Amino acid sequence: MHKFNGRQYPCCASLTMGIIGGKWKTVILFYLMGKTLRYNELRKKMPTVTERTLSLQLKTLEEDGIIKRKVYTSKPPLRVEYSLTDFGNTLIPLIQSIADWGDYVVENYSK
Amino acid sequence: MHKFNGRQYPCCASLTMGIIGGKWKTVILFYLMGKTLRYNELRKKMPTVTERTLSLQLKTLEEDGIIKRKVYTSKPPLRVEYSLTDFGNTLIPLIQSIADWGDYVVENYSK
DNA sequence: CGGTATCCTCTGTGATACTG
DNA sequence: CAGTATCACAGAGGATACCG
Repeated sequence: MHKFNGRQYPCCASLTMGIIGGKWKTVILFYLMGKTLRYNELRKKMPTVTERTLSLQLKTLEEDGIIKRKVYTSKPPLRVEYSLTDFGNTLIPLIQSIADWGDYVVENYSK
Repeated sequence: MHKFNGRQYPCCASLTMGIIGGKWKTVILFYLMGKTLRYNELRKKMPTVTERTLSLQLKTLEEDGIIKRKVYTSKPPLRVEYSLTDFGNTLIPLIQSIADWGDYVVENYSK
């Protein structure tokens, strides 16, 4: 039994899925790999997610220390940038593998 | 937009998660890597999942062509063995990466 | 621009009992 | 042994409107 951020997981694989699982988190991380994006830029890349859900997922990822949120208030309009933390960067090879396997399926098994 | 088994995904990463996502699928696949296990052997390795859920998840994985189900009816008691298909075997490096990252988190960030 | 508030639906999962 | 049937529920996610 493993613990992370107060949650318990029966297996190392389920811990990973508890952090990056769900319908949207890997997609967010996929777009944030090696990049910094504003809220609206993320929205444009993920047109089928609702604002509410995107917002909630970003918050969860931030709470888990995977991404960081930087607010620029110097002058309006408001500007918020999201990027991976050092901890989040350790996920890059994994996210890449997830995306690669998806591509592989699309090319060879899509129907 | 990508398709697999009649389902649609907006991103290659979400396609992967659509197939192996959820609370239990990666755990099942983790235990089936390179092995063949009977239903009850899986249950013993995953004591916190209910029979119903395990059964449903196995069925979904079978429908997606990730695992195969082999029934031995020769003589009672009934014997059902689960193992990865060739397609499922292409997931092994990914499942291993997922488990490895989970281990890494447990060792370095567990709290 | 970058969200929240409110309300709602639906899927995944659980508990328990039962079966070929 | 290897499930299925039935019931129940929480929480993930969606729709829409509104806000600082």
